[in-house]
Amino acid sequence: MEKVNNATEKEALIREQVEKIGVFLEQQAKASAITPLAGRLFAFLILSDPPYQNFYDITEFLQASKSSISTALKALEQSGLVDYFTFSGDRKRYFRVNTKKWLEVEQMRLQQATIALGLAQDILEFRKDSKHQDFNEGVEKVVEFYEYITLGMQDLLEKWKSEQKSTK
Amino acid sequence: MEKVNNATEKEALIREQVEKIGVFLEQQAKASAITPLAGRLFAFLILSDPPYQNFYDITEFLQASKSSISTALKALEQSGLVDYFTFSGDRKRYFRVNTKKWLEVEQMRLQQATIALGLAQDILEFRKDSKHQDFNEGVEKVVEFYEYITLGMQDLLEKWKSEQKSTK
DNA sequence: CTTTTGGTTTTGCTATTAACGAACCAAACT
DNA sequence: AGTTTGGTTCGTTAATAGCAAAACCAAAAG
Repeated sequence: MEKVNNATEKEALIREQVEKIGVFLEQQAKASAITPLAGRLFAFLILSDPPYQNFYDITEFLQASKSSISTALKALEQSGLVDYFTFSGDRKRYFRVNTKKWLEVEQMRLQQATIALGLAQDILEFRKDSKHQDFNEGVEKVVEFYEYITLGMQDLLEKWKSEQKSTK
Repeated sequence: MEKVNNATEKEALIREQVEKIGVFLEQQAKASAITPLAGRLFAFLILSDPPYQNFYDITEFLQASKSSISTALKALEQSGLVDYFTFSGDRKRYFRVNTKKWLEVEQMRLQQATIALGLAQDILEFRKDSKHQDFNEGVEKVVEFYEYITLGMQDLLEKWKSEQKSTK
């Protein structure tokens, strides 16, 4: 009776963790949620000369509908990767890649490892009473690796930032 | 006439680059191609005690069909994250997370930045004759960032590896 | 005030994907 | 040989994603 309660309790705990880790892996896969068209749009803007293009030029180059371009632009604008400006006396918007935000977005992505570290630590904690310590050692190596990487990465990012400030 | 040829030639070049970068961003989004079920399967195996489970137990816990589990297992096996073994005198396979491969896969993922660096360098090279040097400077910052990070990362990885050897 | 321009929003279609059920198969047991 | 066990493979189906057509809208131009 006691045993059964413990077992179902344990299972509920596992289900909770499974959900959490499962969602993380699922998200990780989709990550930036960039569609094929948005990808090509970004590529077009980053390569084009001048590095800003209006709505019509974009539809022409990518041979896509207005609605699709509008949607793709909206997505890229929301992520900050793309913004626009206008010339006075010209109603058209000119869209361009915001290279500063691009940099920020990339920096953010590198922080992803921190989340993975947290999960790995949770896993190890979860397994601590298991008698399969050989397996746990494997998990521990992963935790150590993430620790090493996140710390090193944090360090790299800070150094780079301060380097930028001093040479500005 | 000359001008027209140059223009169309340039456009073809852009199309080529757009395709390349577009595909990269698209891939990056999908990355590991892990399905929701595969994610939960991995999570279950990494949390379960003992850290190996047979086919039936997996279907029971995840409440999924045999075919779905079989497919998810195949995907995880192909990536190397999961493998199996048998006990002699027991026909069932016991599936488990291969923590060593997990580590390797994570290390590989960190190398992704190298590809991005290559692309960013190509972009800068592609833009070198543009008169919009202010924009190009923004791209250059991104290139420098990737350079800094890939080098630092390479360094981190090597240090970690040699550290592992010495403490083994 | 009506028309045009430069987009956006809504709605619907199509292709892809995730998961399933059923049939199937090889190995082991009877 | 026939049956059971432990899966795999092959269509199908349901959900989702990506794109487009059409209707819409605000601001500027006529």
